[in-house]
Amino acid sequence: MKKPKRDKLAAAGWKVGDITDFLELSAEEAAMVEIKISLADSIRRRRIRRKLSQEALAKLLKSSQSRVAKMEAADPSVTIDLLLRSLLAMGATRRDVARLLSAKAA
Amino acid sequence: MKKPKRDKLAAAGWKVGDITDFLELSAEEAAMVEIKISLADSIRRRRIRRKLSQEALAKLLKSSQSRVAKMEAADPSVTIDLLLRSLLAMGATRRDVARLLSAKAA
DNA sequence: TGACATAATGTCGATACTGACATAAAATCG
DNA sequence: CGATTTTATGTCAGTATCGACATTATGTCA
Repeated sequence: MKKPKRDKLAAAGWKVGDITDFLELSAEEAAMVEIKISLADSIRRRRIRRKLSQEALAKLLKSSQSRVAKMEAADPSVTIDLLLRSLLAMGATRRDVARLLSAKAA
Repeated sequence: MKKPKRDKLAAAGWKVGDITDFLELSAEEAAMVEIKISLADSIRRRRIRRKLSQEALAKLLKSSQSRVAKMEAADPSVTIDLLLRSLLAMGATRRDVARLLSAKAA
């Protein structure tokens, strides 16, 4: 939003900062979710390729079946840190992750 | 570690599982730290390029100067989630992040 | 040099994420 | 179909991370 327009809206009583922030937050959060989904899908694909059950993978990761399920579902309670750490533990490299991110959709 | 050697060590009373796990965890954690540092550096570079103080950036991110300092220092108390979210909020794209990851060092 | 801006470090209460457990829902296979 | 395995969902106590604040260290400039 350009400054002149913003000033006008502000003068009209809009809480411009809040609105702008809201929109930016959405875009940024959307990107975060997209990234999460990409990582989550990659985990599932790698698990399937290795013919592991969620239970077996959980053991490998020293986690639990339910958390693996949530990882693969990109559940809000799962961080990107955990997804990344899991992928790396499954043998993915930095470069593999980079490829995931440059690829648009899953 | 190859299986025969592992069996020997196990027979000698080593807690092989623990050692192996420790080593694997190290490699994976090292990769995590590397990634963190790359993201942290990128944040600092972008901030400097925009001629922002940590304080100013903190305001933009709705965070605090001290946390920005910790982000740029890749402090253990900072998650990759936070670094990523911050980068995206500063206008970085998925692809930008991918490039950071495929590049070896900072 | 000293005054002032910027950055680093330590701490803390509030909140978010974790593995684990229980259980329900789906899938797989005779 | 039922039996068994696998996956999904809800919950929770323990821990990690968050923004904020206070303080210290490091510039920077006249």
